[in-house]
Amino acid sequence: MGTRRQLEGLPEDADLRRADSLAREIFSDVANKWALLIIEALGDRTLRFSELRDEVDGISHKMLTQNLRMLERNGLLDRRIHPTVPPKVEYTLTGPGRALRTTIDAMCAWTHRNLTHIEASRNRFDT
Amino acid sequence: MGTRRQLEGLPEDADLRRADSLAREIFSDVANKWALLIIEALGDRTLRFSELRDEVDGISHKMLTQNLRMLERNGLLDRRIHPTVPPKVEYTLTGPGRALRTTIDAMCAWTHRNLTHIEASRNRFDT
DNA sequence: CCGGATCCAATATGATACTG
DNA sequence: CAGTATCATATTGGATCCGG
Repeated sequence: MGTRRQLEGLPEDADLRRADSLAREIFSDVANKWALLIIEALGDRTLRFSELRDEVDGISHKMLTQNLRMLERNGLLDRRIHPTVPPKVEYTLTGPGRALRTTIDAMCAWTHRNLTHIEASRNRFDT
Repeated sequence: MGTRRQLEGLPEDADLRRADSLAREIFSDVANKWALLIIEALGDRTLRFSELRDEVDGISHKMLTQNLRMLERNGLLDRRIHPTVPPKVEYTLTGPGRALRTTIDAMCAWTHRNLTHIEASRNRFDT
């Protein structure tokens, strides 16, 4: 493991640092309320922009487009434009997107399993 | 399932709505970069405030306290104050906190598994 | 219908100074 | 050392208008 590293300088360290900062960047993109809710809402369906806006409760036009662009850029969803009039744009999770969704599912399940514990803790704390 | 509901009015619906809005609230608290990174950094260790600040790369004093308070309020971590001088405060994940951590672990693993796919997708998109 | 651009308000965040 | 308070700044988010 350390051999090549010693011969060639510090390329492995540099690679690791680059990978880490990239991982952190991706994490910062993905680990936000709207992105996670969008992925969860999409599931394994194919939805139009307006359908997504209806599904994700409380999201604004702007946040939806912004996050959809970001998720598309990161390859988590496909954006398919139908050249009709009026235009029709459909979104579908990609393989990696669906994989991430299963972890979000786990998070949602966790939330529901712990609703009462959390509510109780909040009441205790707020006094 | 619908019987009691019809007899008593709509209590189950009301309960469900309340549970949903609570779930959403909790999700909004937890699904943010700093909260997730703090939980992940803590793992099953017990760390002091200053140790956590060192572990969570780039977090500010303020964001750390703010998120620690929030996580404590939601019962995801314990805050133990040692009445010494200088003061010493230690943080540990609770049961629910540790359970949530396993889902965050999955998310981190996903990130690393998909680094190259995502980087490639980004490069494609940015042209 | 989709989504970009703009303007404006609200909020998040960082730096700093101060207290027990 | 841990935490609060304050202020300045940056970022987010919402409303709205316009163009393809």
